[in-house]
Amino acid sequence: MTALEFAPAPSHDPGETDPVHYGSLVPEGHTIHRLADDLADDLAGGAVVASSPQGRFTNGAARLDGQLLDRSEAWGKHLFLWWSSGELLHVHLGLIGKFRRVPAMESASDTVRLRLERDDVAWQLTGPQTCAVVTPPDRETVVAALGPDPLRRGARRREQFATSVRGSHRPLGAALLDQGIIAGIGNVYRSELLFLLGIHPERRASELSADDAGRLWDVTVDQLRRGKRWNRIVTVESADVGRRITRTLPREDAHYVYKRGGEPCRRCQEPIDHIEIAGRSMWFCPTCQPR
DNA sequence: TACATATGATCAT
DNA sequence: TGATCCTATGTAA
Repeated sequence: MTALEFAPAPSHDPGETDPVHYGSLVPEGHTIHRLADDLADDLAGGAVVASSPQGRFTNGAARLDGQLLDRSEAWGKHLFLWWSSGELLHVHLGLIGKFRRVPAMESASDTVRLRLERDDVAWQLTGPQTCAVVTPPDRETVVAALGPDPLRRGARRREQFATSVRGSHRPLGAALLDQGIIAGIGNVYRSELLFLLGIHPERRASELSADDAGRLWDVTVDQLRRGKRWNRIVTVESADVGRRITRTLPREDAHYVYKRGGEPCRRCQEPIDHIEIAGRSMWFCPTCQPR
């Protein structure tokens, strides 16, 4: 078993396990929320040994070394770890960052920016876009720039999202990637969500009815919760893939449209179409998502 | 060995 | 819009 395949913490993994996916995913919001829970489970309650095998975070690691982890929090794609010193660790994984759980026995490669160890478990951070020791006001600044996070509690988030997205004149495909409108959506979910809603990605966000915006929020909450629970993105329903959905569903069967250009729509058999929006690829069904 | 690619975001032009 | 940062993987040469 390699580091990549180290099994997830059982408390958040009630069903079947698919260890291969654990820690191997490029993150959207669901990954970060899952990570926040798993880190707290493993690291809270005792002194944490922090180091920077790569050497690019030596000073930061020294400030965390020996501290207790008070709590762990996700805000969109941002991760904040609160330490007993009152300082915070701010992590953003970006495109290629990974935070992997490995047995403490396992030594770190020289690409590991930060290693957090307690008892027999270590968490190793590689390739992050952001890894910094910050203060609560710094966190406030980051959070203030974010729209509502579908995985966080709070009154009026649904309405806040509806108002905010309907105030945008950009294509919906672009608005969904805007972390200031909704925090945590990435390139997979933006295609999948619009398929689930039957909305063409080029439709202007401002043309969305209040009801549709509310529905979009509800579906997003539902999907991200599922993503967090399974620690992977699976948007399809059993009826549309002709088999029971389990944690071990092959990746190519897990989505309706993402990266399925030219393949038949799982609902109407028409070929899935491809388009570039906000500089990145999107996929959609021209029949199920009329313009 | 080399290159392309990736579920992100920022900064320069 | 394009260049850039960071890492790991799969495919091509």
